[in-house]
Amino acid sequence: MSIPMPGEQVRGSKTGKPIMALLDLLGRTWSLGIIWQLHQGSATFRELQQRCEQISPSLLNTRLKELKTLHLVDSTTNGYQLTISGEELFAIISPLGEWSSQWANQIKKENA
Amino acid sequence: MSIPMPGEQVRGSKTGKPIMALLDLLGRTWSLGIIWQLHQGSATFRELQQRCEQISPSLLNTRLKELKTLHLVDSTTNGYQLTISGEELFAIISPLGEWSSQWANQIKKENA
DNA sequence: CAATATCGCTACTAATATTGTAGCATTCTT
DNA sequence: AAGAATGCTACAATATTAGTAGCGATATTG
Repeated sequence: MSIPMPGEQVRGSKTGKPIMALLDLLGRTWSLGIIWQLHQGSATFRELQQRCEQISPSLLNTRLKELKTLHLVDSTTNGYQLTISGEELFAIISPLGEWSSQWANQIKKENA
Repeated sequence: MSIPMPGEQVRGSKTGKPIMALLDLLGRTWSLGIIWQLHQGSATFRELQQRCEQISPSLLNTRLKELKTLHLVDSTTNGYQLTISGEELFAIISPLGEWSSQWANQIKKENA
């Protein structure tokens, strides 16, 4: 799958709008999960694999390449870590953690 | 693909944590896009298909079923629309719109 | 310094998800 | 009543993800 560069056509959208590239990226399996986990702290390849509950190395590597190309993650002597942009992105989505708990309760209630 | 119910195992995670269910859901093709588009206003099935740049009806229907089951979207006489929870979720992710523009500029700059 | 272990990652196949097209049944429009 | 539009299903083609094995390189141990 090609990397969703803002400015170019991406999966599901021909407009080139940055938001569409971002939604394409985040809509790929494990993209959000990797960002979520890396915010816990930098990690080597195999550590990250474990944090992501045994994601397959091939997919992990594919996603890391995408995230590196898009400057959200980089690879240092300490392993992989979020870039400044990556942290900004995390900061935006971070309220999802708490929100998802309330949402879960509501679903339980409404289905009861 | 089974619907990622908070509290149950989901794709990529066995913990049952609500955030993992949410990340699974949002990590499916077009989930985020549908939420994004529906925030522009309610839409009939075919309208929504057009807003999502010709997403296939089979996938649109699959996603809508998931989103309805999880109480993020519902279907009214005016067509599909975000529920209160759906709007809350949109409110959290909505800063991604503006952020993605800056991000796009930065990528352009760093690759120049 | 040789043996062993760990690491980052690639290769490959099987399983699963998405796309794309056709079209059916039902409801609107005229 | 005939035609058009709508919501949606069916199904085959294609693309993505999961899962496993393991290679070459570096680090660790004896």
